[in-house]
Amino acid sequence: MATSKKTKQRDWAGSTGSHDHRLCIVDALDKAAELCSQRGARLTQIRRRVLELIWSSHRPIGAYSLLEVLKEERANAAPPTVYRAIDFLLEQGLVHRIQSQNAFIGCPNPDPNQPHNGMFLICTDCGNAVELEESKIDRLLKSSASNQGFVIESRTVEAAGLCPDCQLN
Amino acid sequence: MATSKKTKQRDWAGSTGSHDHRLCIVDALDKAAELCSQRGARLTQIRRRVLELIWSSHRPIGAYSLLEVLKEERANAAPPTVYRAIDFLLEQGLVHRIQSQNAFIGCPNPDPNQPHNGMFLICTDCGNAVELEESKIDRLLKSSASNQGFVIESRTVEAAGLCPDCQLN
DNA sequence: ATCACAAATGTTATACTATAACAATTATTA
DNA sequence: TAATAATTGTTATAGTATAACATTTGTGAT
Ligand SMILES: [Zn+2]
Ligand SMILES: [Zn+2]
Ligand SMILES: [Zn+2]
Ligand SMILES: [Zn+2]
Repeated sequence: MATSKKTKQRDWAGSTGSHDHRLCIVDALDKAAELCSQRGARLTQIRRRVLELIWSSHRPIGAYSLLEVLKEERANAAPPTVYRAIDFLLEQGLVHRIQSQNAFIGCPNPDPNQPHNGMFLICTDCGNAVELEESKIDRLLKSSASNQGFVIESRTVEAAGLCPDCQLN
Repeated sequence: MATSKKTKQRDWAGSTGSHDHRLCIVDALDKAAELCSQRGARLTQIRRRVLELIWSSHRPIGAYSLLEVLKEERANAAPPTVYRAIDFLLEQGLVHRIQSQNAFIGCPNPDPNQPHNGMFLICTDCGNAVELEESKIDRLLKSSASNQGFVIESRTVEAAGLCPDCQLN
């Protein structure tokens, strides 16, 4: 039979259909405003807008894609415009860099104290990415490094594959 | 007292002093030749030389650094020359890409059957990197992904920090 | 050996990603 | 309001990677 039967273990947060993404955006911008205010960091118009653009989907987005959109609203936008905004957002832990794509994605759970490195599942088909919360993996990595006398300060974990939605096709 | 007392848990394979690196290079080239021969893949002069250059240290090296050296020996070397060689070596699983540095490093243990993704500890001070063998982390990642219905096909794991040598300074 | 074909390399140009450097503007605070 | 710091504007350039097509080299068949 052709009936599509989804057997999801858990909602895939990257799926477009599974939630009202406008809420993701509003929520992210609210959190950002509060965090910045607490820290005395200035979430300027440009920075806020870039964050909003990054949150426009659950797909990592590149600096020059952001620039294209920004240019329509702000004639004098240039690479430094967007890179500075990204740098700020990265420093504040509001977005993460996806190393395997030279792209950026919003952090759904910015740490109020200090920024963290995200761990990501990235769909090679639809491009959506979700951030994992797996302290176990971090602990394992740390202990494995420590066996060699190595002290980890930051890390990149990015897994590529097929999200539940895209496995159906 | 100023005596340097090292308390190493295990030899840090990235350390220059801890071993005769010429053996690493010879060994890597031998393995590569054998693997390619088994597969009917052609380890040409350029490809072999690029592999050798990548193995010239335990530091990830960028394509354009390789090109600089290559140009001294081969006047008409150009970006495609080195990128094609790198592509071949990546396909054969003889080298890995370090995403966080846009650079490449030799695989000390190329899989005879199919290439694997490496997991790396990378020293932010001396630049040396070593590949971890941690199937536990892979299993954890896979199971964590599977909780969300996500199937991993490849992954990037890169940890930055201080190697045992550089912690002494 | 010679031909036909495929693989590898040569060559030029260009796309994409990121930062340097300095000027102008805007916000903060003394 | 003047001094200072932070942000943004502007131009140029560095660094990474690939497209496209020509040429050469290797391989197997005749
Ligand atoms: Zn959403
Ligand atoms: Zn997908
Ligand atoms: Zn070595
Ligand atoms: Zn080191």
